[in-house]
This record gives sequence, C-alpha cells and structure tokens, in this order.
Amino acid sequence: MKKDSFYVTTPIYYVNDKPHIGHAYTTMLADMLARSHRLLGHDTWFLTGTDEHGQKVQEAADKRGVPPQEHVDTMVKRFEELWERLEITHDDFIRTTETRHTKIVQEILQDLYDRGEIYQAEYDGLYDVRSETFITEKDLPEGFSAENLPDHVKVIQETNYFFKMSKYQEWLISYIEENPEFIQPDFRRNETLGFLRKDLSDLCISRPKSRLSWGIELPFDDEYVTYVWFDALVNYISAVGYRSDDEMFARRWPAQVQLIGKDILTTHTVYWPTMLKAMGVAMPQTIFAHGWWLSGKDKMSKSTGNVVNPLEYAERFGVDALRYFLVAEMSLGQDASFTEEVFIKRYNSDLANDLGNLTSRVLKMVHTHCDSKVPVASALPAEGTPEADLWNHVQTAVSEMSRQVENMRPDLGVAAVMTAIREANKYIGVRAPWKQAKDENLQPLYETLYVSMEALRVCAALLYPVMPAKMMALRTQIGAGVDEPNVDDLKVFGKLVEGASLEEGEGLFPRHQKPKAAPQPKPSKKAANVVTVEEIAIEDFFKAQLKTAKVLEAVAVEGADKLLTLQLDVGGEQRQIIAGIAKHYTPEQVIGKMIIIVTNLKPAVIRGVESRGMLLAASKGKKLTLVTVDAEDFPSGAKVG
RNA sequence: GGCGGUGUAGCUCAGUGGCAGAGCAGAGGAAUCAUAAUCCUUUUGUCGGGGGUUCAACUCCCUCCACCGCCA
Repeated sequence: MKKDSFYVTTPIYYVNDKPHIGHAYTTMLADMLARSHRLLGHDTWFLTGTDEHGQKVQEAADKRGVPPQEHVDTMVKRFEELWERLEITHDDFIRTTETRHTKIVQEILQDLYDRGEIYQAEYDGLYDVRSETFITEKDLPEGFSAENLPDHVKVIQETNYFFKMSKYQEWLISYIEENPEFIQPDFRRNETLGFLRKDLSDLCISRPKSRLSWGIELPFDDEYVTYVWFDALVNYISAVGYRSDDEMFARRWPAQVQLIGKDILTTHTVYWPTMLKAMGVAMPQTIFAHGWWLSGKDKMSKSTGNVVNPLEYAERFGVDALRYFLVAEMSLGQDASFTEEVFIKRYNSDLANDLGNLTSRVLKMVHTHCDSKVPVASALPAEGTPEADLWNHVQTAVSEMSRQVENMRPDLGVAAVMTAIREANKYIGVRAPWKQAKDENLQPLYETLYVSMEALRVCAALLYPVMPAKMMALRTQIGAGVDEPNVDDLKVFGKLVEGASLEEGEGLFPRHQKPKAAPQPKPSKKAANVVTVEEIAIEDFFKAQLKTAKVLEAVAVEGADKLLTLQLDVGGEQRQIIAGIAKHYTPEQVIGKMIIIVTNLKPAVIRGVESRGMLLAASKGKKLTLVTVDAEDFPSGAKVG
C-alpha cells in the first residue's frame, strides 16, 4: 500500500443530467476527503468528470439540431460551473469524449480481443432502449410480456461482442471475501455477494452503429461502438496514465477510495473489478457506496418536484454552510433527510451559536482589551489547568478527525471538532475573561484569550476541508495567516504570533431565523418539506377538471401490489382508472365511496390496463386517505373546484 | 418468495454479557465577553413484542411484529 498517497474518484456524471444534490454531495464529499488528505500532507489526487456517450446524448443533440460533440461541450459547462461554485478542488476533470480517454478504451478493447477475452456472438432477445441494456422477459415491467412489449423494449437479433465476465465470477467472490474493505459499507458488500450467488453472464460490450452511433468505435469492428459502461468505467485509469504515462499510473493507481451512489453498485463492484482483472490491473482499495438524500422521508424525484437544489442553499446560507450540513448530517452509507428545518437547526446550533459566537466573543475582547493585537502569553500551562484540559480536547479532535476520515465517517470527525468547540466555550466560562479584564494585572486575561485563539486556530484547520472559505476567513481574523493550514497547524501549540495586528472581520455565521409564516399566507406549515411551491393563477387550477365519482367496482391489478382497478360512475358515464392505493385500501373498502377524480388527465396504460383519470388522495409519509365528499347521497359527476 | 439489515429519550443516532448514553428539542437556574448567543442543573426510556441460555441479556439464541435494502 502506498501509504502517503491518496487517489479519490467520483463517478463521472452523465452529461445530459441536470446537476442535482446527489451529484453535488458525492463531489463535495470527495473534495472534503481530498482536502483532508492534503492537510495531512499526503500526495493527493482527486478526479471527477463526465460521461458523454450514449443514446440519450445523441437524442438530445438531434433534438437541438446540433452535432453530439457540440451538445456535450455545452452541457458539460453546467457541471464545471457548479463545481467552481461549490469550491471543489478536483485535480483533473475527465470527459469520455477526450482523445486521451477514447484512445485508451480502444487499446484496452483491442488487447482484450487479441487475448480472447472478448468474443463475438449472436444475440437474440429483448433490448431496452431506455437503459441501453439487454434484458430478459423477466425484467419486463409487470403487466407486460413478450407478446405485449412496452414501447421502449424491442426484440432484436444481432451479432455483438461479449466480454468474458463470467469466467471471473469465482475469483471475484473470493476476492471480495478476502478483502473486507474492498466494498463498503459492509451491507453493500453482502449485496454484491448475494448478486454473485447466481450465475454471472458475459457482458455485452458493443452496440451496432445502426442503432447507436454516438460512442467509441470498436477497434476491431467499425460497425460497432462500445457499450457506455465499458467506456465510462475506464475513466478511472485512463485519467491517471494507464497505457500512456507509466510513472503517473504507478503513483496514482490503485485508487484509495472510489465513491459511488448506491444506484451504481453492481457496475462498480462486478463489471469494474472483472474488467480490471482481465486487464491485469490492480483492484482499487475501496469502493464506497453512499446513501441518498431524502426530502423529509420521501425520495426526491422530479415528478413530485421535491428536489433540493444545492445552489439555492448555497445562495441563502453560503456554500460552506451547505458543505458543512452535507458532511455533518449524513452517516456515510445511510440515507439522510434534507429539510430546511433540519438545515437551519443544524446551522444555528453548530455554526452560529457554537463556532460563530465563540469566534465573535473571543475576538471582540481581543479588539477591546488587547489593542487589536494577538495577546502576549506564556507557554501552555501545565497539565491539570483548564488551559491544558482545553488543549487536550482540541488534540482529541485532531486525532478523531483523521481517524474518522480514514473510517469514512467524516460526520463523526466533524462532531469531534464541535465537541472541542463546546469545550472552548466552557473554558471561557471558567476563566471569565470579562472579569479578568477588570483586574489590574491583565496577564491572566491575555493567557485566556491566547489559549482560546489557539483552540480556534486548530479547529479552523480541522474544519478547513469542509468549509474552506469560512475557515480561511476565521484564520485571517485570528492572525493565523493567509496560507492553507498544514499538519504543523494541528499539533503545535503557540503558532499565533504574539503582537500581530488583527483586522476586525465580518461575523462568520449570522444566525438564521427559523422559517416563519411567510408574508404570503401559506395554506399549511409544511416545515418538513423544502419544496418551494410555485404560485399558480386560478385559470391554471381550472385546467384540471375535477368531478365527483362513485366507485362501482374495485379489483386488484394482478401482479401489482399497489394498484387497484376502479370502475367509476361519473354522472352516468362509466370510467376505468388505475389507482395506487392497494396498500391502504382493500377493494371492498372503496366500493361505494364517492371520491374526486381528475377527468381530463391524458389516458395512460398502467400495467397493461388503461386508466382514464386520477383520483385525489391525501398522503403524508406512508399514510394515505382518499379525498371523499362530505354530504351523503351527493350525485356523481358534479364539478369540483 | 429468497437473502440481508434495522427497531434505544419527543427528533437524529451512539453503545456494551455487569449502574441505559450524546447532540438537538423541553424545563429550571447562573452569567452578561459574545450573533437573544454561552454555562450549569434537569424531566422523559416496557432498549419493537414474546420466549430461551446465563449469577447477570439492551447485548447471545429462538420466534413474532413493523419498517428498509438487494434479488426474484
């Protein structure tokens, strides 16, 4: 193991996606890890980038009427700009359309082909256009069959190229079992082993150009391009000199940490290791799958509109506060909840009350009583004094932070620093410098303030990887200089130069008020939801035609555990709708109810059954109740609004 | 349906075969340097239910319930 070298990667993001909190989180986390290792003096390399090939890019480019390359050149800027805004310090940004990447992908393919690791075979079966993957009948959505395919699945018969992934199955199982740190957290490791219990098939790594032309051409057959995942995964090594710069490759690879979201586990823990094995390249030390940010308790999704926009928080509270929240709030690996209420609570208690206020009270006294200069103090007092106790707490934070970064629990590292900061607040209470300031002998006051500033200095260095700009501002305010902190900063007492002049600075973390009832009266306090709800005009509302409807019949949709098919009477007209309420209502419970439906919704086929309309229901978390009509014997077909 | 996980204070979560914990929230008090911030004290627990092993179980075993993940 190369001890002092640290190479961290994020997935390369699909260039067509709109950057969201998930992208921001992974990248920010990698940045925090990279900055932490730089702080510890390790030879650090941080790679991120974009995945730019594939069907969706081609389609989007066609739609805009521009060549795919021009399209991705435009799209990639959104990621580059976001990383700049979020203070991301990647050392390299790789794009899969760059020659340095495509050339290596082709070399790898040729090599594997020459060595018989890739072979040609007939494929006869189903292909999912949307995910660009081959599927079996079992993979079809419920309600569909080989005779009744969804639009995005086609029957194809064609020749393709396959990578002999299956022959590495036994090896991979042993490798994962023998290297517990290879896949983390351990429950993801178990999942991968579970996946590997059934037979692994070979991986189709080609797509005929007739269907998809926007990709890397196979070097041994110009009728085909490379399957996107085979192309994309290679970025982790093509960017650090594989087959192009042996010295750099030896220095960087294997990566210490490859961060991924839990949604791309299999590609990274099955495809990627077997590819590396076939190439004869070493495995990365750790593939770490983190969880997702939830909006309250619900999954964020575009359709419900409860997506947190990282930039909005960066604007309102500052980039560093956002970075702090993301690191401090998520137990790495688990899912975590992102709400405005929790964000403000955490911001106020940790950043404003503890750290910000500590800085403010110390510096105010320094400016008032020490002529805006770093006070003159003696060496650190002996063990047993409050000063030594405080310094010990700070040193505990130092060791905890590096230990927890190593353990992939940066949230616990940050928590250790907050403990030290609370100790500093207690220390000030013990020494009561406002009383010391009234004594004739001001030396004790100077000692108190100096020790407090030293504690702040180290804590600022520890939190620098999380909040670079704010912690630099803090360091400047206490006279720690304008250079980035380094290892010396962490362990040595007395780095602040006595007598150095200090400038008064802005408050670091102004307190935020809890979200109050907005000036515009809102219908309800949806404190648990960070969605900003767009206001609509009355005519928008009336675009949806709502009517009462009586439930005549209800039956469960076969093969779907959430759906009921309802036959409704809407003012004499009979209508069929599919409703996702089977987990909350039995068919018997809904028959006879007078519900409210949207009648002019575009008809949809759900699980092979037509649905003409949508019913209204109130839901919160896992609870759900139908919206019904208050009056008994109210006629169906009545307009609602 | 198969495999795995989780269940601890109002909330988020630590934790260990030997006296149930932290942060936030709540209550009371001190202090007045500071961003209405800080500090001290403090309430609440069938440790998901039931059974078993043990001198001793929140911890180990069995079982049931609830929720979650992966696979099907």
